[in-house]
Amino acid sequence: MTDNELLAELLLPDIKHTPEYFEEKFPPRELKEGARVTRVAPSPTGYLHLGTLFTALVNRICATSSGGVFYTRIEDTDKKREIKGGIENIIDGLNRFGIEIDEGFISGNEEKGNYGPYQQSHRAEIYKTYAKMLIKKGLAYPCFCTAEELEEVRKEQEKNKIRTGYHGEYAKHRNITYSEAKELVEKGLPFVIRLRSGGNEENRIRFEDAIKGKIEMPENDEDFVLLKSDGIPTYHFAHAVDDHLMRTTHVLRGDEWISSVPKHIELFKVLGFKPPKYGHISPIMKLDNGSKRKISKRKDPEAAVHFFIEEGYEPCSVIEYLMTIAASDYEDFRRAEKGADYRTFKFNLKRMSVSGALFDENKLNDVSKMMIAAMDSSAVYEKLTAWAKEFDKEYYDILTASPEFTRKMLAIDRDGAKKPRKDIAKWSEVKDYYRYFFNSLYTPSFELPENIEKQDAITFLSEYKKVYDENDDRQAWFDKIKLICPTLSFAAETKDYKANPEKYKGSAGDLSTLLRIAITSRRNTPDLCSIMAVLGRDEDIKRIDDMIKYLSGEING
RNA sequence: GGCCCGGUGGUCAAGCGGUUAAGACACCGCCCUUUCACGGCGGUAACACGAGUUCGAAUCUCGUCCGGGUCACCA
Repeated sequence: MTDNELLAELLLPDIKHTPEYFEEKFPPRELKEGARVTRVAPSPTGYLHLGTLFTALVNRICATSSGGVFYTRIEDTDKKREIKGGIENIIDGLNRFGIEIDEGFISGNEEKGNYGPYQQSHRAEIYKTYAKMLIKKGLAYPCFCTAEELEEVRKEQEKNKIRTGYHGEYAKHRNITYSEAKELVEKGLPFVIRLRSGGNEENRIRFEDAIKGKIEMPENDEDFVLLKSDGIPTYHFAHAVDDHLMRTTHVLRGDEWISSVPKHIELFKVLGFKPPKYGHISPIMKLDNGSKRKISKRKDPEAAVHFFIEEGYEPCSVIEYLMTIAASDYEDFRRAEKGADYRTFKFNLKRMSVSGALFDENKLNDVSKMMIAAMDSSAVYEKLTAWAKEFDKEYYDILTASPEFTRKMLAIDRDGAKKPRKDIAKWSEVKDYYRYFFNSLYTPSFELPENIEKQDAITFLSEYKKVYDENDDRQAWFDKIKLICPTLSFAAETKDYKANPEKYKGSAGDLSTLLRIAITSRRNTPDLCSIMAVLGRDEDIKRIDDMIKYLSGEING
């Protein structure tokens, strides 16, 4: 045995397999030409982050539009940061947003597919097998430095303005001999396995990023860690081994990884793997004190995708919005194919933004209103009540106390409307928006339009009350308002008013506003005639009376 | 600080050497209208700056400035 072989046995004595074993166990996938294999590889350190959802979506659509495979892999190599239920949080989140998972973790405790396990903590043997191979070949070695030692070296380097890191002459153990290592191991000293880098900082490496285009960087020359002292791989090593063995074709990940590409390229080379195509996704940003920054878990509630659920955004709205950020030609697709499933969109990585987009709530709202406007009242009823059940129990009880009433309310300007209202962006705003439908939520607050005097208002309301008929259709309903106009010097026809504004106090529109205020305390609502029909005669009359009383009281009191 | 990447209206974003510099959101106005909406039409508003190259630059080159990312036994 050579010294390297002895070293490998010394360091990883329990590893019996060779890389060939795994190569055979996980053969190349049989997919049609051009099919892409992508993945999202979250670490279970918390809730599902907006950025993770975005990355998953991009990987998903990229696989879908090429007829490929999208899988999930759990990167739980940092047990310190791991949280209980972390896997569920993320996978359930993806499921909730309709991201279909072909392979890997499909729920918190279920995985499927032939390339598993899909959880790094369960792949220790695989990583060690490859690490052992590297050691045998002299491409990796043990390092016994303590955190303190490394810290000292780093300080020294900083002081001398030398590039920090474990490289060149600073790679203390790079030339360790078998006997030296044996002695330290036998003393029980913990060690990590480092790559013996063959790179040179003076050399440049070039690669074509599928999103960002040509990139050039100095070659890696750092003897970075492959296996941590607990035997668990670092991200870099796990990435190379896993993405090769799982036969990933495209690694689309956050662009914070771009600076590690030289490391990854070197790893694939020494391991004898064909590197995947890389695509680095720009982060979603947020405006903070006038400057852009990556949306952050700690500071921004909207970083957690759960925030959107709580707010009552439909998952499909969030996805739709994310798609507009993901592909600059997505909105063209949407205009051309109004009702089409976003999955049929022909996604092209080249159409992704190279710099990070600011999260735009206005745009999300707009997209969301469009999605909800496309639903019929029963869909809206289902989704609204499901949301309320989870996040606003009081409202849920109100909504479901009389489902028929609620459905009628939601059907206004929606069912059968050629152009449904685009007024609801998220479920949490419905309660206030439709407050006047429920007496338990509604407190009238009357405010007269500027151009209507109190006495006129009282006269109008009183007159209207006399002629109001709950069975009137829209035409008849409005005619009655118009009929009262002349007696108050209001124009029945908008055209007349516009032609001679000085002749009138206002138009039928203004009196309609007054009626609207009497009924709803708002100046804009869906079709008033329908609202009054849903509320019913008794309630309508009562509300009109209330306003009359209120106005009289003001005059007399 | 080193290394990467990027700067087109308030936001997203087309553009690839010759354009009146698209479009979407937001904002404003008008029109339509039987109220409120929807919709239609229109408007305000941009090539970070400075040098080059060129007949011609938002597009190519260099520099400056600004922004972002990254420099762990974290991912």
